[in-house]
Amino acid sequence: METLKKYRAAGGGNCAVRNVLDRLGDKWSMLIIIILGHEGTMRFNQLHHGIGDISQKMLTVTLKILEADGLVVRKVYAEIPPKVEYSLTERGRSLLPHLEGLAQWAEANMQGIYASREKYTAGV
Amino acid sequence: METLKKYRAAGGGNCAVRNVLDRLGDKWSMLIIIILGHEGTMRFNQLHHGIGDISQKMLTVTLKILEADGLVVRKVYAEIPPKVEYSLTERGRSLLPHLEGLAQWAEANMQGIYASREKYTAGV
DNA sequence: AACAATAGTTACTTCGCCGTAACAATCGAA
DNA sequence: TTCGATTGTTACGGCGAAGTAACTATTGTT
Repeated sequence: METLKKYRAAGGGNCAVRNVLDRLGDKWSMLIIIILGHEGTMRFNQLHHGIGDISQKMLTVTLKILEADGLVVRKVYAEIPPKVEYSLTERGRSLLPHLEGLAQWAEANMQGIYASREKYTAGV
Repeated sequence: METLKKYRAAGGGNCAVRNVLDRLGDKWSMLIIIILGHEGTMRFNQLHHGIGDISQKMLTVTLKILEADGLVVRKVYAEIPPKVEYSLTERGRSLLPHLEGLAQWAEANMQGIYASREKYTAGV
């Protein structure tokens, strides 16, 4: 009961770990962190057009959250037209290997998972 | 542009990796996998009462999804009252270290993240 | 004078995750 | 015969995440 105890001691639903992980569970955070981790520094429209299927609104919202959590730095250049560059902070870079580990696991296992899903729905 | 190319080549929003990871991003999957990973085998009510703040419905739904993805095995005993045991599959166990890595990262960084959030909201 | 480029913001709407509460099935026990 | 134990299922509804489209701001360009 070690894990359960820890979880309940941490306040169950108010568990701080979950509070942190919940943010990463949204639709775009992980992808943006991984991309920024690989590309280094990117401008807003570079991310926007690069990802392609993210809306302008969700990109700003997600970047704002990542910035608030100290995972991404936003560097504004006082130019017209505007120029803003995004990159990972040290904290963001420390998260990167974990997300890549997850992504690699998903890539390695998605075949089997798809097979399981089909088998499961077929059996029901 | 390596990551972006891969992402777009994989179909952007239909990216298989994301399809797999989206499931883990829900409210309960990660927690259940981690708990099952530590406890080994648990019955339905053991999980239910243990977690405490999960509804009966969400526990069944989440377990069903994890079972469909081949991450959890469900073992039914032909008894009255019913007895069902849940445990991780080999695939589920292979995911465990990645989730624990994430959880440990979150635990190690939540202080700093909270500080960043406060600083950020104060600055706006 | 209108337009292009960049980086957003805002209002409106839709979608689906999740919670709540009641119900289902089955047998033994009081 | 009603209750309790265990593992669910179902109907209903709220709320927040996310999409769409229009609008803003600023300056140089045509």
